[in-house]
Amino acid sequence: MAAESKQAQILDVAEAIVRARGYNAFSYADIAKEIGVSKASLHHHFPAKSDLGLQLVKRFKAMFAGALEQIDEHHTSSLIKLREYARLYEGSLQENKMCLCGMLAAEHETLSEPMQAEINDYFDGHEQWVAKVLLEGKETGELAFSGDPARHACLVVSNLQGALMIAKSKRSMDHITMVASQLIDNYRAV
Amino acid sequence: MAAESKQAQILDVAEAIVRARGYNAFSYADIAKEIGVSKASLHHHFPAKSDLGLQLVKRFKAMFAGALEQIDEHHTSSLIKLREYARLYEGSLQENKMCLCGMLAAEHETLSEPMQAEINDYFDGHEQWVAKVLLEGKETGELAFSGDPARHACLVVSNLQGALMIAKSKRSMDHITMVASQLIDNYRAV
DNA sequence: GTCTATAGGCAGATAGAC
DNA sequence: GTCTATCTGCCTATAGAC
Repeated sequence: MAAESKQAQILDVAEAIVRARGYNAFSYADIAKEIGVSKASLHHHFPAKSDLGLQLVKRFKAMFAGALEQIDEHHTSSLIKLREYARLYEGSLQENKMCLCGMLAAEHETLSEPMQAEINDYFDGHEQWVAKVLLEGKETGELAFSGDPARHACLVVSNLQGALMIAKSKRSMDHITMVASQLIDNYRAV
Repeated sequence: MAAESKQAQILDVAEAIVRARGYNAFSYADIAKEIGVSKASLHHHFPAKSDLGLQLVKRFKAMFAGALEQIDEHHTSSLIKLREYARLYEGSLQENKMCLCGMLAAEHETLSEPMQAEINDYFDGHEQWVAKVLLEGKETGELAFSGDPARHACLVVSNLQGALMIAKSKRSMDHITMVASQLIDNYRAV
């Protein structure tokens, strides 16, 4: 396994804390303690907390974009693509973590302008990807729904984010699994 | 108009801040400044921040329970009940505010155990109410869906909470309106 | 119930040695 | 790149006078 850069290591720890507790409930001291380094050292890599936060979102966006590409490469069925998409959220809850951007969306007003912009862009990207999958599925007859795919895409993304948030509160895998399967069932052509 | 008690006044201001910025991004100083009173005075009414937080959730739950009762009293149509329910979320966004418990759900891990319990109870109550409406609607033939009403109720609540969160980030009334109307359309019998 | 004053701690951030 | 030491400011909370 390749040695991980210090920057990546810091981002890993920070991401885990933010996804569990939120941006406003973590400090450099938390990261320093976790990876055994001084707070000052962290400031060398990320001068301000907002710098760290911005890199956190950018990395998460890139990671998720990669995951969506993987889905596109490995599957042709629109129904399975949707299921794989939902599975990403279920995987998140298995670690008892929110989606990074879902968590940050709640705290949106308290974040720097660049972070706010990246978060909004993240959701736009998701909605576009889901809209594309829905449209494909409708054209092949695999999926069935009435109305604009873009509208339904917003619904799908909102639904999974909300379900993840509530499921995490309840610490209930059942909740997210149930909502995700019911949601996708609604789009399956009979 | 009846004079409002100091306690209620404090809760009003606190609720507004939490719904906008989150529990971990507000302080007694914020409230003190807003209503022109000292921090120490606030501690007289609510000794600890967690006391204030708990009262905040309890009051919000009661308020929402009242709103659901109002819907039950004034409407018989299940479809309209669902629409009125969704309208509560749209009203929230008009003030650019999250649902209090939606916001706190994101920060769930950082909260006191009593607050956590109240929040989970809040969501259970919503899901039960929506499940009841869905079941009624199915029996009268006004609503149509396949599967367990309780499952769909979880989906509806998750969907609206997630949509509210994302719409608030985007500052887009369109987003919540679109998702809410599409969601309810999915349950309307043709 | 309200205030001033203050405790004690932690936050984000910087200086400067190694 | 890492450290220790430190700054400044805000946090929650309390003591005690009025």
